Amino acid sequence: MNTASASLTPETLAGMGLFLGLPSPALAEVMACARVRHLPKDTTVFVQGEAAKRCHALIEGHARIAQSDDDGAQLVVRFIGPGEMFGTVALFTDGKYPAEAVAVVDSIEISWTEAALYDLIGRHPQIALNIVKIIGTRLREVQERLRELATQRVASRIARVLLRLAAQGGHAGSDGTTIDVPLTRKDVAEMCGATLHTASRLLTAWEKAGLITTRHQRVTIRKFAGIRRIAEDPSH
Amino acid sequence: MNTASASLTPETLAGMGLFLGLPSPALAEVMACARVRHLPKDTTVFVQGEAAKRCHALIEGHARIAQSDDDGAQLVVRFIGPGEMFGTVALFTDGKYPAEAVAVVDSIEISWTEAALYDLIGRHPQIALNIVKIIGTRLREVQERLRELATQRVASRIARVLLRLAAQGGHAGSDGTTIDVPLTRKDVAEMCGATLHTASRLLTAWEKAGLITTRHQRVTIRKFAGIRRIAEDPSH
DNA sequence: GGTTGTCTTTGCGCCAGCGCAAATCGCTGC
DNA sequence: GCAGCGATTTGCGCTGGCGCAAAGACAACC
Repeated sequence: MNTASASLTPETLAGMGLFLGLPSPALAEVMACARVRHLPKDTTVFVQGEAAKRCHALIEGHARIAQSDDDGAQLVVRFIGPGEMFGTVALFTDGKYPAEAVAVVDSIEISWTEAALYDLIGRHPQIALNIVKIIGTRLREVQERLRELATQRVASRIARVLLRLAAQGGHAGSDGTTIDVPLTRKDVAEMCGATLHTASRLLTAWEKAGLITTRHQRVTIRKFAGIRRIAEDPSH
Repeated sequence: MNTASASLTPETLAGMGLFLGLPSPALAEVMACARVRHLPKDTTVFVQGEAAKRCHALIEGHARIAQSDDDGAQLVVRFIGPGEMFGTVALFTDGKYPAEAVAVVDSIEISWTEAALYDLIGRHPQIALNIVKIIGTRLREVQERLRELATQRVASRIARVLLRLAAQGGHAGSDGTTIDVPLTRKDVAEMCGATLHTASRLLTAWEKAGLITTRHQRVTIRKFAGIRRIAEDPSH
């Protein structure tokens, strides 16, 4: 298919939430009808409102899922990391992507047509249960964020964004945990419903306080306890 | 079982999203392993954090699904109406209800044990697809609300709450559309992340302007166009 | 008919965070 | 090395909506 797919084996799929619990022959089947693509940085995978034709997942890299207003205001719904599916809910609802997906670093995507997915589910119903689990988990996360947004202050919300991203995709180093995804101040602001300016002010203050360091859109959490305290302190 | 169940037939289930597309014999099977209960007003069906043992749905009435903070701040996640399932996501994720469910009027609930649900899905995989569709739709709705909360003002958000509730469960009358669910000002506030006071002020103002009428927690929308304009006007 | 509890209205002061604006930093390409 | 561009920082004033407080309305119960 292309150079990337040469190194891919059905076992690559075994770790994906979408195909958990499937036996090897089934994974081979899944792989057989997949399309693998390289996504250079800043590639738009799909745009909001577009008709959904495929179920997507990332093999490598990161993608930003964001929803836009009529007025252009954006909200970052989530960042997708390796092994995570995206753009799938649309296939089961009204057929239109409710948000846009953009690769924020060079990435590798694997995808299936709607027909192939339904066919696979028909032969391996476990996939449907896996989808329920994945979507269910996301529903809970989004509801949690909704509550945070309604009841917490900006500082707490930003702190939680950092903790969430570190848990989802962060690697520990000697000086703390670095978040894998490159994060602009704008990204941070749009993840928690604040302005770029407020996010910048707070992150700068935290950097001066030694809680975090940021270099070239890479954020490292140096004092988890401090960030966690801000996340939980209702006065901030 | 009880007096309520006497009037229930498998066909009652045919209209529920959960069992869409199932043939009659399958519906009979579903009914055979269901438990039907009457829920007097203010009955708590489950509390947040409790271990989930059942998949629930409403035959009649309305239930409020709300999530609480550690600090007691609440957010109304949604109102469940007849035919809608609730408390099901927990079965597929970590097994704990992420929110509480309380009947806001006298209601009738039907429910299945986790084991029974899995058994039914095994024999009728369509149920799993139905669940994906239902949860997927809710995920989209919640994401939409998340964006509103992040980008829109209180007036717009309250207007949207009214429009959403009217669409979900409202009956048209000679003087406008009345929302079925009894709504306190507190409910309205907690649905859109505002304070009781702000919600009260705005609703009172709209009532004076003739856009709505409220009596005994029943809200009637008299001028849809006016409410819709507020919902969409970024300056409000 | 009075009492109690729940829901609602309304006034007033305050402040977190937005909006605007301008300067600076650090890449990237020429 | 310089020009250009995106990202970031930071100052300043304003305001939407919260927080507090108190009073009024209404239903239910005794």
